Amino acid sequence: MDNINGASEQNAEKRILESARHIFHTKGFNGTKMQEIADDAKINKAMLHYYFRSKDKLFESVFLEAANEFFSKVLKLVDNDLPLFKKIESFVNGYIDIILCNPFIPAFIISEINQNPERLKKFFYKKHIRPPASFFEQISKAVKDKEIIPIDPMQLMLNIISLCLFPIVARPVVETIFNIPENKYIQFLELRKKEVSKFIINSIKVK
Amino acid sequence: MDNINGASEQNAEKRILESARHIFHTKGFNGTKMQEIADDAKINKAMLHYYFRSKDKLFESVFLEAANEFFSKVLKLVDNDLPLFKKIESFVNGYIDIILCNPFIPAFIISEINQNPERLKKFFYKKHIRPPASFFEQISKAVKDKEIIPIDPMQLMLNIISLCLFPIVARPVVETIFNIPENKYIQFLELRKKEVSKFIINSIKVK
DNA sequence: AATTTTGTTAACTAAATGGTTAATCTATTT
DNA sequence: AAATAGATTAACCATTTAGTTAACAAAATT
Repeated sequence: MDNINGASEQNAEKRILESARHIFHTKGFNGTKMQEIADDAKINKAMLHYYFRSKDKLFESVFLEAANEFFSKVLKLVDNDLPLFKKIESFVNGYIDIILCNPFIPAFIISEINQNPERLKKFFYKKHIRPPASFFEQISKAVKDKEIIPIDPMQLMLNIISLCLFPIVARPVVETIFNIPENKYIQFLELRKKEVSKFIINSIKVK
Repeated sequence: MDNINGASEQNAEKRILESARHIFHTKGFNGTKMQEIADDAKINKAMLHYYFRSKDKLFESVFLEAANEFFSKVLKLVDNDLPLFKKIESFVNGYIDIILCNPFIPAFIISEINQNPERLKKFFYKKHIRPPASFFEQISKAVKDKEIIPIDPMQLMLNIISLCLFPIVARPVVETIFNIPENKYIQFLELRKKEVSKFIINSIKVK
């Protein structure tokens, strides 16, 4: 992985993408300067334009890659034959893990999307990303079988995602308000995995 | 065309603040240009500096005002003597209403905070904003009285906020993924108020 | 080995942008 | 009415920034 020169032995295009990803994700489109990417990738600024033509195009590449990777990983989480409660547990665990591996992606997607909603619509249209039908059916079936109380699968899905994602997207706010030191936050989220599964299952289970 | 507030007869300072608020909230710090604020407020760009000295200072004013207003409104929501379940219901309703009145504020706070966490910490420190102790005590008491199952008040609070806030912060994503047309979204959130209260109370109530 | 294609650089350009200045206009004070 | 202080403007300045150019180097192709 990390050789003596860090990333500098890889080819220029990959180095650019890596640097661009890191900087765009943390600083957003407008906060990112082409020169900064070039410096980070240890190449001349002209190379950015040689490989990606413009800042917009480079951003598009980074954004699409991030969104693509993120959504495909998430969709895989519900693509299994576990019973509903087990599936919810494994989804919550897997989802929080994914975000912890890419902690900037959700906030990045949300900020950029609020400033340019069309980009997302284009992306979803291209990739035909839709809510996972099989999971929705599984929920509907559980309702019919009176395993869980009546609930709209969309609302349930949204509840699950909200509970997992928000504490990471709003991390600095939560850290400050609840006075959690930065180095304890991962630990806190690990604890939260169990809490969230419990909270959800408790709410929908028929007793 | 008049500025966004159609308030071109107000004094310059107020017009500037209004325009600045609107533009900063939608485009973020780096996406906002001083000239754009000046145009929107229908004054010369030099006036911005006459009244607020610098872009940073102007942003600080706007940001502090937004954060201040938002958090003080939210804290008022739990400052009453309702019994726990009623309080949760009224909090969820009130919280979603507040956000609907200022739909850009949460995403604005989150984006800017992720790019400059120190600003928030300074703000909370100055204003001594802390989690509402009385509400926390009420939750602890309900646990002790076996009115609700054992739960950490912080986790419960975070659950409530996540469920309310996320669908608004991530609105464009949710709209697109669940295919909700823009003009139906408010309606969807109104419906969600009841769903969220039910979901929370269902989860913690001892039956 | 000669030529062409691809990769890389330094120096440059044009536009944008935050901020300043000095002059002017307006309302208030004397 | 004259003087003063506050509000407003156009023109300007310095810096930053995305993007270009033309020359050069390294591979690849002939």
